[in-house]
Amino acid sequence: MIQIKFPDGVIRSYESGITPFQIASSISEGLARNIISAKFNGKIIETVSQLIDNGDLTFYTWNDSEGKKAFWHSSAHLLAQTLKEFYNNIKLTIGPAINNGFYYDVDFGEHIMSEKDFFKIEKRMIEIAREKHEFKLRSISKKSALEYYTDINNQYKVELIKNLEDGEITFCDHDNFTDLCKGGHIPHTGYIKAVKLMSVAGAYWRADQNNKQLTRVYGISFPKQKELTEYLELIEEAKKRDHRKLGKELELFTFSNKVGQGLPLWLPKGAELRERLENFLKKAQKKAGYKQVISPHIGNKELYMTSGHYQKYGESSFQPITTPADGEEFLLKPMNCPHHCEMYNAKQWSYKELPVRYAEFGTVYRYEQSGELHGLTRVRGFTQDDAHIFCTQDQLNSEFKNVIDLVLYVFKSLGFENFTAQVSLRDTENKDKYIGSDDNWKEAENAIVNATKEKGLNYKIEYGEAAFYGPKLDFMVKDALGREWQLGTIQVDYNLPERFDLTYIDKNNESQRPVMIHRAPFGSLERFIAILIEHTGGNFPLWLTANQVSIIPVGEKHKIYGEKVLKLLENNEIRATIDDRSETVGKKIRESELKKVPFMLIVGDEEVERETFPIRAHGGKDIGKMNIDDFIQFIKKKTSENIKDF
RNA sequence: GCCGAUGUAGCUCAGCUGGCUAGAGCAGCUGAUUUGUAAUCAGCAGGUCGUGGGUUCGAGUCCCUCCAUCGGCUCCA
Repeated sequence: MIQIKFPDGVIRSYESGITPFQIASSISEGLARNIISAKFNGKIIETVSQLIDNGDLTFYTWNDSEGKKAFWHSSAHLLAQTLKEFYNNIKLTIGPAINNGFYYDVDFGEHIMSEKDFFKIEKRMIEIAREKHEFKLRSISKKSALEYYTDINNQYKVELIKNLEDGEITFCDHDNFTDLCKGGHIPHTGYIKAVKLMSVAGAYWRADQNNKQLTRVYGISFPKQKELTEYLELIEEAKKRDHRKLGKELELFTFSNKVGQGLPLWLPKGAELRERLENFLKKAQKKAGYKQVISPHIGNKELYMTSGHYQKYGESSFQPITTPADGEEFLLKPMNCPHHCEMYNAKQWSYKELPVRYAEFGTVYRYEQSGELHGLTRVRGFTQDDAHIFCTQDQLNSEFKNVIDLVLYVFKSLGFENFTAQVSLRDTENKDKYIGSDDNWKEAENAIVNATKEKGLNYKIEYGEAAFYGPKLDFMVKDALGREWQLGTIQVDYNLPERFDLTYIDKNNESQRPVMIHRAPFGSLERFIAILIEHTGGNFPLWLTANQVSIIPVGEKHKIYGEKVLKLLENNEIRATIDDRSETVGKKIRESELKKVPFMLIVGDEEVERETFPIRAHGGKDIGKMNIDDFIQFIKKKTSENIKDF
């Protein structure tokens, strides 16, 4: 007999060799029907794995993320089987579950996989699924596993197996299909009731650009057709919040092929919104002791040789601008730090003056690969809300924590509650990708981890995500479709101070090296606004929105009175417009709704006479009647409500 | 940069297997209407069908080049 402990603390005894599925059946039929995966002593196992030791057992259903993972991973097996059936000579590589579904990376050889093939594959997958083939895991020796894949000429699986320990290798069989797999499947294919292949993409073997590019087929599957339909509807809804679509509709920004790809053009409404965001941050930064500085858009190549940026990015950047005489070379500014270092170097500093905090909304230009450009989130010309803090080693921890506070203030003010704090450290296996000594790196990484811990942030560590000159604390936020983007960033840097020979005089009259913090709470205005658009669906907070109030005169004769109201609002710094076109009230309301104007103020006979107005909020909510003074106070209150001082 | 898809009017789209002067709705302009909480009516105008080349008697439609966009990969100072 073995003792099995369940998550609720209950311990029961079972015959050795019993499977999770049998245990579930013994508890209730419903549970048995629903469990699709299980965890035993911290390890994901099959629902049909035999348990021979005592231990903790957790069941997973479709409602658990682990359950979905098993479901989607199993679906990847089904996809691979089906692909193999249609295209016999393909070579399978890996097929994991992802956040939303699964993919399989395949070397298709001569065949060009395209979305046109999806329908028949989906159809066949469902056919096979209905046959309820069990997923059966079996151990295999390394030697046999290698032989199996050498025989079918699959060098990818051979490479994978070579890196595995003998004795820990398993194959998974279902129907007539076998795959190298470490396990984690649903009981049988019959659970998969709906499948949708989403896209094909190129993906490099082992994520290395120097390797062969495989074809990645993305798909998603569900235990009910209805859930697939709902999922697809959800995606359609999310697409309505796409910042590229809303940016056009709300006339915030545009792009032009003539200007160049990845070079956003900010239209008046977007530019004004951006200015409000800048002022918001400037105000907070002023309180936090930052000084605004301004630097030019180009810099001598020497500057970036000194910083090391040229050596790292020179070849893959916009190429130098040369002068007519003298053969001087200038680069479009790709970052602001070297300029700020030179500003720091413009005078001698005493330890009493530190920390020095130089802030600049600095526009920079980076030659991003064409395939990487994406709306406003990845562009070639953008403005960082950049600042560099030069401080003593002793001040580093508190300065870093102050910056975390500032970032959290910005995020909170704009409603970004769901972010991930990511500590981006160096890839210790490829140290040559970075500049600076090991000691400096250790110190910088410790500083970040400590400050982050002390602030109580829930963080995850990513190796290999550091900047080449130092580690970072990145604030990641998801867009409408769930893709993660780095917004705020804080970086500790011991390297640029050395390269630029930055110094201050300490209290013993000795020259010391300051530490540098790079930081940008928004990251870039472009990306931040893009994500803000997707989060709000274009319904910006009142203090940010382009047009706060739309005055709608019912008829011609109410126009003059409407204009009077407009003036009053404008005098109170409320952004309002009057729609005095000879259109119906219904049409004007509709258009105000589409432009996402927060409040509409209707002016007709009754209003002119009584001087009170019915207020319609965006979405049709009736706020009630107010006179103009009350309305002004109402707007002011609403405006200040969602933006507190730092 | 790489893989796949897409590109017709300002916007959203139709245009079947190549065949008369390329269509619609919205937006725009002109006129009428002066309107009470999500689209008033009529008329007009608007497109070298992303670009360049090719096949053909004939190309929006087929083929190639390039450009851009979308979904990914890689990259992201």
